[in-house]
Amino acid sequence: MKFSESLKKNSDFQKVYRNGRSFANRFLVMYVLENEKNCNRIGISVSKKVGNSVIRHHITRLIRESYRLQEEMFNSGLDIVVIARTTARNASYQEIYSALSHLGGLHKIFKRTEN
RNA sequence: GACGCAGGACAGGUGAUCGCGGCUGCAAGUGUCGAAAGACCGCAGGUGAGGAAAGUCCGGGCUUCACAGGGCAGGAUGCCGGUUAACGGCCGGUGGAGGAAACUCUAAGGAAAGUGCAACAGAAAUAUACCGCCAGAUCUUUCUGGUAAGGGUGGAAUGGCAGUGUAAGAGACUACCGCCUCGCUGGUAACAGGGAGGGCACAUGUAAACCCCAUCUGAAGCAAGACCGAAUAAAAGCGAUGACGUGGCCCGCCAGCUUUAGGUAGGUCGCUUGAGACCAUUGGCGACAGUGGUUCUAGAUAGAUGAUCACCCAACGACAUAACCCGGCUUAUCGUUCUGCUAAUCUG
RNA sequence: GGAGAAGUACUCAAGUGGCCGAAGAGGUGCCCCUGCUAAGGGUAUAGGUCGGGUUGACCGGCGCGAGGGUUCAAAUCCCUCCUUCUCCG
Repeated sequence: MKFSESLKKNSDFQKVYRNGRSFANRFLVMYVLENEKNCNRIGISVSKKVGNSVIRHHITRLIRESYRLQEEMFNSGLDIVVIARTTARNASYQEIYSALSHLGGLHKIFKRTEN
């Protein structure tokens, strides 16, 4: 991805959970925290309760693809953690895509489209 | 033909756009990091999950640790023979159970080496007479003795059944069956067939109770392990270096420099050419083994296969994502398709 | 990825082949105590589900995570699955 790298360390995740703001909808939960960097860092977390390995990987790919296509709309300098809820098991790509953009709107982290 | 039985193959395909992990090559900079080597960014090509990758139930390779040799304990396996690197797997056979058959299932050694346990019921559970039957005695309704044919209890009660016999009975005796012992024949063997004898003793069941017998077995696991190695803390050394104790020196101490061990963060290796795959052929009923040829086919490290559109098809596909690697087993699974076999029932 | 442990009524749980018809505690219902509650005391209860039944009792079958097996008999012994939890950098 052009402007982003992935969030890897467990301590980074804990920092975002403790200090970040969160919004949720039917399929996803999103935590956001500002970092003092030029790029965004995104972490995707899918619990074992959601399903087996195939389902979890598939959900991860859907979220990453949705983020990739909307990447240029996001502000930079953010640590984002996206958590899939149990209801996301049977969700299609379109549902995930709209859920992600809905949460981005709630966080008000989209760039002004007028510019 | 339906139904049934056994064995095997496939696991959506094609095209377009965007995107991801290794690998190979190119490009060469006005880009970023770096002293440099180089790394990142860029372009192109090629490549990229399964039949179970799953469960982790067995076995092996590999690695580290332990170890003079041997045994005990513990664990595993358990009809016989073969196969294999090895196995609890597989193949072929034997016995037993099921089915009309094709065929399927089978932890299937020893209970006459010893110990334990067998609730309740029942007179009695491994040793015994409750009722009954019979004989004798007798105070005439009790006692003594014999008896496992009958009743009742129980999962299990003196081998079964028919006869002889007897007071009543009893392998007490006889035939058949079962059991045990010893030869014979066939078979590598499990075992099968048939013969002679015993005369039922040990008396039932349980070894997925302890145990006996035979065979095997050191422990842990790639988060194993090997190498490199910041930072911090530690030790040793250095003296025309600096500050302080001090006005000066020895010395001390702090800083500085060098070295050492340690092995954390992190990195590299282990890591994919292997008991490999495919084809042909030879031996074998088969599992499998031999020979020859061809071929190289993921290697990530928060962890790569997805999204959209169009077409095909009855079907948006079912179950499911390698993590050191192999051989099995078990479990999950929408369907499509091929080969062989059976003949109870139904249809033609 | 690897190594282990556990599963019993609503909850916590005892039960290591047969008196299990599954102990005990909490919980629940009723009564006493109190002006009313809490606490305390007493007492009762289905202890799940299916079938039968005189619809109060009561009787029978299946039930200890699920399914098989061994045994006369299984919560207990053996095998295969499922779920939950713990440890290893």
